[in-house]
Amino acid sequence: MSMTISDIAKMAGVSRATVSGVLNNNPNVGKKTKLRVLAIIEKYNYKPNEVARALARRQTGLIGLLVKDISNPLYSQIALGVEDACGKEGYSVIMGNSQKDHDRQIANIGLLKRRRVDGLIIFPLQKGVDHSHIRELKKEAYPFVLLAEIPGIEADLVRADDENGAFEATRHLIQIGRRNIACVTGPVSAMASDRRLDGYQNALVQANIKLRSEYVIRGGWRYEHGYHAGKKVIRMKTLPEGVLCYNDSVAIGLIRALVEHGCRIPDDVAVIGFDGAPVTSFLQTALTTVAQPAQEIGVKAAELLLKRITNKDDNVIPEKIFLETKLIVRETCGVQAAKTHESVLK
Amino acid sequence: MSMTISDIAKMAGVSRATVSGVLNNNPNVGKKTKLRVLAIIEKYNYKPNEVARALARRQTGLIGLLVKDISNPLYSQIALGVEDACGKEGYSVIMGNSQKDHDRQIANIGLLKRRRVDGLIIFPLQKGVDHSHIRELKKEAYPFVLLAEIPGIEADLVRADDENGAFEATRHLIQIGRRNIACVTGPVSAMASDRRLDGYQNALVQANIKLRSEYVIRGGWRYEHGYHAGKKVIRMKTLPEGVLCYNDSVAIGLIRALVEHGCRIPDDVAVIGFDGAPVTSFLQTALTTVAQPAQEIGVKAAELLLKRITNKDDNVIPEKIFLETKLIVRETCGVQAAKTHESVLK
DNA sequence: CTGAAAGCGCTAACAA
DNA sequence: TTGTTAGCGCTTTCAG
Repeated sequence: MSMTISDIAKMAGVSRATVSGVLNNNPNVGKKTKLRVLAIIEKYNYKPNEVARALARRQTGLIGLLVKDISNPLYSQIALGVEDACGKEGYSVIMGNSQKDHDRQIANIGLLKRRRVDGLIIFPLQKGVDHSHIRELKKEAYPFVLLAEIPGIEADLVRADDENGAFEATRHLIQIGRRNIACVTGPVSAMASDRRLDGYQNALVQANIKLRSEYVIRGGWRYEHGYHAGKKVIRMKTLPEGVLCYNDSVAIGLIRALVEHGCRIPDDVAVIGFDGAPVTSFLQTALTTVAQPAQEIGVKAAELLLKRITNKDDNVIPEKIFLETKLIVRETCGVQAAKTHESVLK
Repeated sequence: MSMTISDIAKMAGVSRATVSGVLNNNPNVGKKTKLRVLAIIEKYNYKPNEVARALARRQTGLIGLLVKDISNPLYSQIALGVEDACGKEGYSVIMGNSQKDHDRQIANIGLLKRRRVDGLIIFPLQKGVDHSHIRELKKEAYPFVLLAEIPGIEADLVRADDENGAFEATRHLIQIGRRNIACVTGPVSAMASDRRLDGYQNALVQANIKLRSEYVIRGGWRYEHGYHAGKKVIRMKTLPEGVLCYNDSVAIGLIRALVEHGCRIPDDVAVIGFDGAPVTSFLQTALTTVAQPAQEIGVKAAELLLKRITNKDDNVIPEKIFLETKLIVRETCGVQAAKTHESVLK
């Protein structure tokens, strides 16, 4: 197979320890020997075996990223941020899709632990399921960062401030004169879903608008879910004048359903999505959306995790990082096409 | 730290070798001892250290996936397929985003090799750049599968049949009576871009339609690129009656630009995208698209790679797998809304 | 069927 | 400054 440290040591006429010193930039290796060793390494294009290093050092330089579905644009943006921040520090990331399957997430965590990843970034599945595997991580002081709260578990966390995002979005609908405002929630299992619902309700309350339960529609996270929610909206006795959706996909599906029934956006119904997916500004009716800094979430999570890995102080207080969302107002809330168009170009 | 095989051996009153045998389902371990060892393993919840195993076995159970940008829906779908197929066989996947940066892809390959991943799945960057790192992989007989051809390198490959996809799409435009048909190409560096252009041109030639170079617009792969291409289309002396786009994002951006200028889709211009992104069926004017079996590409690539890893015969002839695309005709080609709508629901 | 011994390729005290 | 000596935790002949 390929060269080993012993080969290099032999050729350079030094011990393996010395070569190891050179490899790790150990300051107490003579300048001359270092140069000589380096030359040999270069000449034979020797590359240290990271597996062996990992075993000896008891750290792999690997971090695990567990999300539900990497094909969800939000998660893939987060993954990008994670990978970027990790790559800068020489860490590689192993991904694990749990495909919405709780058992699979548990199995994945087990595998990654056996692989001795130095830490984990986890988007926990559903509320109301058994989270003892996460609790166990905590007990073992295995470094990890969550991307969503788990009730009853105090741990490092990075996420967007959903509630405020939904609040501001709803307030904006009110400001442009809408009063009958509906909300399409996400999956019941998602904590973000509840928080956004809270933000929506708080905004209504603050504006003295009565909450109407028929305006809260259980949705989901995909286009289809939005489409079906749209069908429900159509059938309402009084059509809402504004709808806040769980995410952009839901908003897009919803708009499709409304438009199919001759509903005009935004004249009849104003619509707001969530996430800030790139596509939103290029839709035929550009979508107003609450943008989340997805990539930054990934970066921050990775940085926090690497910090935990590096200073392995036990018993630090968990850090909770909430990143601001940003309301981007576009045509589905009445902005002129020309204006969107400008923003598209810049 | 955690338990080791020695601990288990001690507690079970056997040697480490025996425990190892149990762990690996080695047939010649007595049933009784096996059960006893298993009980101890269970009791102490012992999990073997995969790093140590990897070192001893000279295989990590890791495979590397190198794509340009995991946040591109097409790649994330592929990644999903790869992860799925690998997971089934107990392999984990390390991802590496090259961010369109060639040096970074090279560095990533280097790192993954040092980490001793058992194989690589690579979406090679650009044509016309130096591919000696890939050539080196081949020389070393390091298992890898490509997701796009590299001129001059014979290697295992899995990709969609772009040319035929573009051909059929163009033919469809002709069949619905369009003759002035434009083509928005992808990035010049992408091989798929050329192949799709070929398919487009072949279809025109077959229908005895003169190729007009002004109808070939250099585009890109993102919404913005499509938007700008749309602006160019608008300025043409004779507006094309149909446009084949490099991918769905480009098509969406293009449509936005056309619609901004009062162009009616599909009455004035019919549009076809490529990839089959989920969003396409939910757009206000549902997009006709050439769907690629992205996830299947990932699965097939992983399966092929694992096959190579397993039967390490040297000198096998490279396998080239081309997966069929599927034209999904929708409103941007004149299908009635009601019809799309049905397909949306199913 | 089980155990002893050697080794995977590298790091890390500790001596020299 | 360099080399010696032990491992890291597991697998794998090869005897017994």
